[in-house]
Amino acid sequence: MTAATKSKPKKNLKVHQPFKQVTPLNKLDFPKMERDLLRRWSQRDIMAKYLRRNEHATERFKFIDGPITANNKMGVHHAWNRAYKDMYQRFNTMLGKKQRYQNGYDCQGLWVEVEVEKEKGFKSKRDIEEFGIDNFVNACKARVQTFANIITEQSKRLGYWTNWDNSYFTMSEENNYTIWKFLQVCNERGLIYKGRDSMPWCPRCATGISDMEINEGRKTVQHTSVFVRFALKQRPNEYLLVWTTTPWTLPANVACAVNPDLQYARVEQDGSVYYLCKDLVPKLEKLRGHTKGAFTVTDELPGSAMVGWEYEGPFDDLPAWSEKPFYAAGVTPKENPYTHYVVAWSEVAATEGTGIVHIAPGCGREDFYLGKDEGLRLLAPIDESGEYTAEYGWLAGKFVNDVRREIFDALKAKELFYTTEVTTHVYPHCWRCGTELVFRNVEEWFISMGPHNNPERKGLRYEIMDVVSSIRWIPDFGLEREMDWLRNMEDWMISKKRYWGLALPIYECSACHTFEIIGSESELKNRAVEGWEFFEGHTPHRPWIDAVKIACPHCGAVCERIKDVGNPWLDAGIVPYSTLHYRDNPEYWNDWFPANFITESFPGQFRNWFYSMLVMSIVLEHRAPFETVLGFASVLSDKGKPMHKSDGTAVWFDEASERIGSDTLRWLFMSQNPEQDVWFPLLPTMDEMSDAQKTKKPVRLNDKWMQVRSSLDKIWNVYYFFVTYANIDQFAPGKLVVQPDHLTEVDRWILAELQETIREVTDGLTVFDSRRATIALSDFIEQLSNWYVRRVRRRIWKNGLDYDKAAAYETMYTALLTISQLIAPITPFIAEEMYLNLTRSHKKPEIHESVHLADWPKVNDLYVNQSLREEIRLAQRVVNLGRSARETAKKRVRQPLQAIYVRIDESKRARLLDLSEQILEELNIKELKFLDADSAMLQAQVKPNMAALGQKYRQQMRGILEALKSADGAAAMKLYTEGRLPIHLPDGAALELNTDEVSVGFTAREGFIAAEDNGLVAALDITLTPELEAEGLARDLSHYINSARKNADLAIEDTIDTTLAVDDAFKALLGKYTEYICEETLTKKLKFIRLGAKAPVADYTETFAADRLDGHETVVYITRVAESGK
RNA sequence: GGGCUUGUAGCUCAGCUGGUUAGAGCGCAGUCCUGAUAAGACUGAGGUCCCCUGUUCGAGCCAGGGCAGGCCCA
Repeated sequence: MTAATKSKPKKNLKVHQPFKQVTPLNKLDFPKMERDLLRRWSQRDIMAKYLRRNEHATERFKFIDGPITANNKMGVHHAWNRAYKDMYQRFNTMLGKKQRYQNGYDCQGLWVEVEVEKEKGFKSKRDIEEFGIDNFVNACKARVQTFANIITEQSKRLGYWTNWDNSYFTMSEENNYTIWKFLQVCNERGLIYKGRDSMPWCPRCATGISDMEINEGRKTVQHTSVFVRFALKQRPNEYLLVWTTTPWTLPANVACAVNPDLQYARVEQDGSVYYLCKDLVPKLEKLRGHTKGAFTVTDELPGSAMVGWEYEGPFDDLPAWSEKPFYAAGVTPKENPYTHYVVAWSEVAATEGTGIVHIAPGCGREDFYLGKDEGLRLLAPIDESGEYTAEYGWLAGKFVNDVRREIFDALKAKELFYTTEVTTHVYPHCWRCGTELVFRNVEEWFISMGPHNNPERKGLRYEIMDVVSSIRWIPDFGLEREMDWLRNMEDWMISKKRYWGLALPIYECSACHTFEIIGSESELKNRAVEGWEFFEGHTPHRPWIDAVKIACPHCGAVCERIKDVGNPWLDAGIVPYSTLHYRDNPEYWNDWFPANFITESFPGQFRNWFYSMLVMSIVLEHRAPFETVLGFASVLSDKGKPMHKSDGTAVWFDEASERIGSDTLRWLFMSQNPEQDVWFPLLPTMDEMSDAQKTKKPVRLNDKWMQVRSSLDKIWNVYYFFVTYANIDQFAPGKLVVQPDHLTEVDRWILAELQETIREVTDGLTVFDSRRATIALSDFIEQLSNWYVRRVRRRIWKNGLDYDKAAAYETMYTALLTISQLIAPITPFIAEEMYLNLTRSHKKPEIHESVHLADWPKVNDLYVNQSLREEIRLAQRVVNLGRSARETAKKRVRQPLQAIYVRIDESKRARLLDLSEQILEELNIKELKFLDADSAMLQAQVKPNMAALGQKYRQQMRGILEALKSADGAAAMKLYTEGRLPIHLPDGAALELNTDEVSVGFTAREGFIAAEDNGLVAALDITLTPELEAEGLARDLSHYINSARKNADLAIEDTIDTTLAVDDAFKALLGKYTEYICEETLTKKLKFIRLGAKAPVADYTETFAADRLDGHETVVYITRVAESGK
């Protein structure tokens, strides 16, 4: 190329244009566009209009929002959840259904307390009490309010439309009191009881630790463990040899566990007999200190033989042992609570200690569960500060982590001490203060779920199971998971010894040990005997509620509320009642209950939200609270690992929306298979963002994101294309009244595709399958962009606006406008941007001020045309085959060819002929001809129809396939002409197959320029005449002139004068095509000069080398014509 | 340890009630087309359909047993 002389073409005069010019895709900044639209929506209050749109509708879409925890800002995983919620509500709004549009915030619970403690630098419960429970609870409320506000703003940024002024908060009075009502009903049914639970506990912070917190505080530490001997009853001088790393639990020993399937050894040493696991006997060797003598194994026995043995506990002399025994909830006590037993436990391993495990059900989680199974009593030796309680004699008041030495000394004094050993192990520590955690047994409150595996299906468990199968679970394995949980779940522990939460309305009488449950604020007021004035005017939270006391209905004593707060899933589970005014407006509740639809990420929810809603609703009304539940998987890092805040793999929503855009984020999630985890692609980095800012271009996304966005990009490209040309032609929809017969075949075809798309998207969203909807949209966009736009280009490039061109514009307009409506629920921003611009000059009653106020598109039967759809698909296949054959023949598409020969069933020939113009134009070929089955170019062969043959012949299949392999072309032709195929099986049997069982396929014979696909064959005539060659060169040249136009920065519609410097031979060759070249390049005057002659004055000059035009070097001079000749 | 779930091309995923030589998109290589240009077409390379054993005329799909990832329970 020569140095181009550039002159800036003048901008077009700004006449009124039907559409605002569209930003080209490579300059489109999605996040910025979204921010602009958010501003517009808020200025015009569009969302309020959306919320009111269907307020008088009779049909309803009943959605209940699962409350989002208002304790932190949103991560990208929340966007998945909220995109579903927004999308299905938007879809149903467009369908004209009345909705409640209520979002919810989950407020109460330990997770908030923990964050407030961190904020304030608190180390223990004592710090909270010193700070004041009232101050602390107020701080929790404030935190929740703060983050609710943040989440609201973030959700708006996502494009979530709902009535943000009407959000519910689970800390509301209504929510709390409705739970009171529920608990009261539970109690009336006898489901509430006080039991015990074993939980990890920080003795320093005096607080229970959740499992999640445990994971944050594991450390590898060294401990002095101890081997102890327990004296067996009825076996003088015989001992169980037991090992423990937590000597402080020995005073709570109740039993010892052996593995019934392991072998145990009887060992004599220093005049005593010890029992321990046979495999661990060698350990005694190591443990032999100067106090221990030699030992001999005298006997062996299986663990099962030891089960039931009784022994003396190491600290039976402490008062605790002699007290009235207590048990975990629902336990059938073992016969004698004052005896220590050997019990069987399959978890006992022969790898550690002695294979005999000290069991203290009050001091360990596993011990606790084993104790439950075995009916063992509980000894709970420590209080909440980790000090032994009064019943532990000389230990009372001592701190649990300080008594190791004293325990050893006591054991020595009792001659139970064997030896110590230093062990290294991973042990849980408090993530706050680093103190070693203990397991503590505490009193808790429970809702009984009834027995497991009850043949009569008695109990709440079975009542729930009965309704669960009437719910539609998406994915369907959700049902099985929920059932599995229901079958195996334990009683629901509803209490927690904390501050910020539901005040459990349980009033326990310290005099007569009965309790009752208050069901409402008015009931409490009526029953209050003191403290009401202190409480009045406050929310039903600690500490205010704690002041209120009532009289015991049995003995008249003054009863206080228990100090516990409620499990937070009570708060979320009651929502189908509390938010629907169950207590104060039964009619309203009846109108909106049950929900048609809920959706949440399923990890956890089968035992949390789904579960708590089910329990509460079954107890209150014996009905399922929701009809359909859509569960979806997790968001993982780009490497497929769980995201954690701690290792930086978590992605905040704000980063994603500002770097990628909310629409792209939404499209990613809404096109996902909900069953599968999303691997969240890496976002552009901060550096990339600031680099982009410097160049004033949108940031370049990585391939993964480009792939996600590709459908949106293609929509945008078509939209850009349409607006660009429609503006040039001053086309506004309805400008020319396009009649149905102005529509060409492609127009009717893409409209038929559009109807199919409307149907598929509607069906998909109706059954909560957004993936199906996005696939249908992508497919349509593919067709619109790859075929329709290609096909209408020539019509668009024509000068002037006629009916034919208007028909193309109208068609494209309809497609784009409909797409904007169909994607509106999925990607509300890009949908709005398109809709607003497309409808800007189109003031019709059905046009709204926002796509989100528009109606959902309906299938127009007028344009439904299944056969046309099939025909075009066929034409596309033929074109692909033609291109493929061109590739083989090395004939570029700009070189016209004489003919294409197609092999196709005769029944389809007419249809293909109808489409020949499109096919030939696409392929740049002059004629479409058909090949007969007996053409010399074709090779016929038989093709078995496996399904039909297999059905009928089964075992004979092998032989038939063998026989078919040897069937030649003649046999195939016989089948083709006569419709039957006689064959001989290898075993000699003769069969006759018909055309249902075998068919004839055709391929091109070797040596022909052809391509084949499923029996469809296309062959090319590649003979080039001088005329064809000249035409090819004219096309090449036009293309080069156009690329020169582009390099010269000309506007698409600018006209030019062109001078071509060529050799004489080329000039002669082109003579016939000057008119064609002028048309193609918008050239007003075309002049030829001699190659090498003096260059004329021109705006732009470009030279095309000889090898690009079959040896004819050409210089192109173009000059913009001042008056655009439109 | 138990339940559920996933495992198909370098990457992300389709594969309907089991039916010949397993597909798409992206990426890669080559060619082409192109005044939608971060678009588009064609061709090619790239697969032990996680492994093993069954059932069947026939298994990516069904059954049993493993292995690995995810979620939950214990």
